[in-house]
Amino acid sequence: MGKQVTEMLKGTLEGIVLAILSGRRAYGYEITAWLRDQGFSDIAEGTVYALLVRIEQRGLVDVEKIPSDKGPPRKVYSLNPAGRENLDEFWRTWSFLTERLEQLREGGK
Amino acid sequence: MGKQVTEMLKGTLEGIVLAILSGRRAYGYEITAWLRDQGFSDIAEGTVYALLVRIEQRGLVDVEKIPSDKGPPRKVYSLNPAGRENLDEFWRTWSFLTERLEQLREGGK
DNA sequence: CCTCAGTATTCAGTGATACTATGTACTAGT
DNA sequence: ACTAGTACATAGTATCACTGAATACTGAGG
Repeated sequence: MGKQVTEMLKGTLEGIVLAILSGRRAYGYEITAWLRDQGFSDIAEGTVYALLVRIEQRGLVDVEKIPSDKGPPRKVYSLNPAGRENLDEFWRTWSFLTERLEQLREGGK
Repeated sequence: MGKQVTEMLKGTLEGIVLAILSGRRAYGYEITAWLRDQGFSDIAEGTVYALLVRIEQRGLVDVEKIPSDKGPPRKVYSLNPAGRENLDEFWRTWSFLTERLEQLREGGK
């Protein structure tokens, strides 16, 4: 990807991960793979793990350690009520931004 | 606003300013005022000026110093071809992000 | 004349976030 | 034993927006 995406992801990636977790529980490796699949071609694994640690410490997710038949145990994350509220707030902020930018895009033509 | 917007603005604010400048030339104070008008309630002045210095150094804008009848001279910025190309690239990146997020929003309901 | 409000720019220091690069650990297949 | 794939963790770096303050110019009111 480019440096531009990198900067634009700041603040957004957290929302993306929360949104993923709102649909189903998931673990880090899985989330990283999914993101790559979606075209976020070079999101570093470290980035996702660091982010997961952050949102866990802020109490937005519940964690369960589940043994895997392939490699070390997985840390499975699921969104809790606090996380759900945070996600709602994220969507509100996102909507605000998109509206402003859509206006700008129209006007700039 | 909140900390959430602050982080989400990273990488986006630059595009916003470029988009503004694609419509008309403008100077820092004016841009800040416009942003506040649009609901970016507490964007710090320092932020905009720092951003303008950055995009000037990267050669995306042309600058002209114009005396003001009210206060010190204004630095009026206008988008040059390199800036216009950068703006196009910004819109492409932005579209990519919005598409992914729109999908997630649908799926998460 | 002097101070204050409004206009306009600049800069040093801080905090949050994503990236790079590397290391650890577990399992299965050769 | 070695390798590849799975899975997690972390130290160090860069970028970007914010805070807070300083500087500079003009016109109005006391």
